[in-house]
Amino acid sequence: MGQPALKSGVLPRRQADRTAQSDARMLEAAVRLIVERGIERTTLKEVGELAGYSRGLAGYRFGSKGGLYSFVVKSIGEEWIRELTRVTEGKVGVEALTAATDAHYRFCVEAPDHVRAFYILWFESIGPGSEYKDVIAGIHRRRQRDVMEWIRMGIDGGRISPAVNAEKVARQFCAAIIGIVYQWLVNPGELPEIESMYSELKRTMQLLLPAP
Amino acid sequence: MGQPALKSGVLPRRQADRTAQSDARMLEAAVRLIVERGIERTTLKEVGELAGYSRGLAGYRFGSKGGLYSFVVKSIGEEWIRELTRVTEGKVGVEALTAATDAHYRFCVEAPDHVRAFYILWFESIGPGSEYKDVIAGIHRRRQRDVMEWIRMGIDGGRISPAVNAEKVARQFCAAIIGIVYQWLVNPGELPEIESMYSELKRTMQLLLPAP
DNA sequence: GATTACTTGTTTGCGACAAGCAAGTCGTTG
DNA sequence: CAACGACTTGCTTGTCGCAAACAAGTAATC
Repeated sequence: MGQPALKSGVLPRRQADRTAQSDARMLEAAVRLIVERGIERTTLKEVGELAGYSRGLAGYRFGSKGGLYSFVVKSIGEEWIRELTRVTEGKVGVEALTAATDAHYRFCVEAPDHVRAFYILWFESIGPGSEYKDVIAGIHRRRQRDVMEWIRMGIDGGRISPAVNAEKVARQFCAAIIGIVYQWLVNPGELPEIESMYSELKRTMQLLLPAP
Repeated sequence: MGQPALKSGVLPRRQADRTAQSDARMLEAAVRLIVERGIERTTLKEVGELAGYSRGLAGYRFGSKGGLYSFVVKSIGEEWIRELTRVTEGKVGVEALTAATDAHYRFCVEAPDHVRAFYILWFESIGPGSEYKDVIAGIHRRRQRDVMEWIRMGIDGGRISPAVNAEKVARQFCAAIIGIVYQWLVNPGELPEIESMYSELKRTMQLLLPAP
């Protein structure tokens, strides 16, 4: 089984499997090291070796430290996007915002290491000269656009007053999420307080997005 | 003039002046390099030389890169605290929050480089293993405490309904500020949008802190 | 003469990259 | 269809440049 069959259309598998596996193992290694040691103190050498390979593989595969971090951000970002689209499917307006907010909180609880690493990289990407700045900026823009669309569709569906400024509220919502995530990163132990912040955010959104 | 007078009580001046001056020049150099190149790419060597000294002075004075950044955060943090106490003196409740919000926006406009460097360091301090994490955490706690006090004093003074949860609203306010600052750092050009976010925040606070 | 501000020399460790090796892949031919 | 050989790919090892950290030195200040 698994012999070198196929000549085209389907890609060869065995080598591809190997890289997929080493990618996955290095992702886990990187997440763990980022959460434990931080971005600065994490070395490409350690990532390779913790994943069970040589000291050089991480550098070879991703080209640079920034390349590795890009990969981490993309991977976990996609993970989140899948979850988000699943949860908000078919929903609009306040309902969609509420579902997204709840999913975000759940994501923090269920995969804390992945989410922590993701946002540690996120916040670190702010300064100039960060290789994965664009990746983060793209995710951020996409998030803001999605929220705006939900609000607009809520307005069009007659469930939200046309008087609200969708763009402004979307910006405010995204900023609030960032703020909450910051609090969570700084005080990982205070989960109940974080949950209450998510609740407050939902309440505030209901205030800001009244029925017509 | 400026001879070695005084024997006690007043500190010696000439040497102290020298360090004060080199501190100040290195602070400016560090701010500039952080804003231009980012934290990672800023080197102690460049800081010393840009300040007009040798390649080694920054390392010698602050002990380590983290030590330099601690100094930067403390210096600009104190700058802000002075401004904040000046602006909110004698005010309580929504009035104090409004004044603080306005001052924060003004600070971003008037000393953008200092504030940018400050918050770039702030966000970078989140991950583990950051030497100035405690400094930032302290500022953050103090900020939250101040806000809570303003709200409590507003309640005691009969200008805010006793039904509001001062702690929760304070947390929410600080999170919102963080979120707004994030947006500003990422999109420096969109100042009008940032200003509108500050306005929205003030409006939201008025909604959340109603009169009794 | 002692302390202090600052400079210079040296070590160590990481990121980056080039060169190498072995396993895997694929076209071709008998 | 099996077996050979050319090529590709995944991974490892060797090396260089550079920055942080620190020790030892010099000259100004006290």
